[in-house]
Amino acid sequence: MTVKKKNKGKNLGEFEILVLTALMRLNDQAYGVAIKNEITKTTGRETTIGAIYATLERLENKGLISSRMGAATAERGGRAKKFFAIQSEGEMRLRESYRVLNAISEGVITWSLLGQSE
Amino acid sequence: MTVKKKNKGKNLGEFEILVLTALMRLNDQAYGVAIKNEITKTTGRETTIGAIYATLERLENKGLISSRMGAATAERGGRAKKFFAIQSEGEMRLRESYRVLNAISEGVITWSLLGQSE
DNA sequence: TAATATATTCTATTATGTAGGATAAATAGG
DNA sequence: CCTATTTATCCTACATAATAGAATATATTA
Repeated sequence: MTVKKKNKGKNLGEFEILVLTALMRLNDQAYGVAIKNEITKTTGRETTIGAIYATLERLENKGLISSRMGAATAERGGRAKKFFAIQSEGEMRLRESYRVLNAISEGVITWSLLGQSE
Repeated sequence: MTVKKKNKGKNLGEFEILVLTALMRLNDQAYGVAIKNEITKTTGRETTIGAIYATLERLENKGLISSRMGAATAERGGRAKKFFAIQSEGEMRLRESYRVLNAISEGVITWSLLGQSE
């Protein structure tokens, strides 16, 4: 008998949410380094590139994002970029995560005031 | 030489956010079973009681919440409750997590519409 | 004192998160 | 052409968080 895992692979981790959302922000320009920069720029949170790639690989294995290799741009050398795009399943799961967070925080956390002292 | 861990213990996990926020909602009535029920009631998300307690213990070890034993109430038997309360450090960290999520999602996720089709 | 209700603890295991070095691929300059 | 430089991904190892479900504890009631 296989053990039933109630939430097996159902919920996104906090960092997965961050990466997935950054992917949406970047549209067709989402590749490893850009994702890292976007997260730092918009949230102030420091990450490491290794963490980003590990998460991207896991999300791809779960079928929540897809990837394609980009041609090497002629700027100043450097390896070709690997672009990632969110899949519909990934977007659904992401929205579900935000829905849950919104529901639990309703009445106790005022989102629009978080930057300030509240 | 000790390796520098950039985000060591700095970020809350997704479930930690959920539990911590439920704690705030419940005020002085926050104990294991009530927390589980509150999460299910407000978000629809199923959890297991083991997951709740494991998370509570971790949060307490990190000093983000405190606990006190309640007297056994005279309802219909049963073990005494262990009540949990969020500490100021915990509340700061929780708000920081929400701030980061709010920042990254700004412009791509419309929070107030999440329950609907968007 | 056995059955029942309520609640927490324990034991395992899998999934996520993190760091930092290794490696790869391209260009530019001598 | 061959070496330094730039840009980027991949690899390895380990730490922390999440999850399940059975076991255990404690109180009441009949």
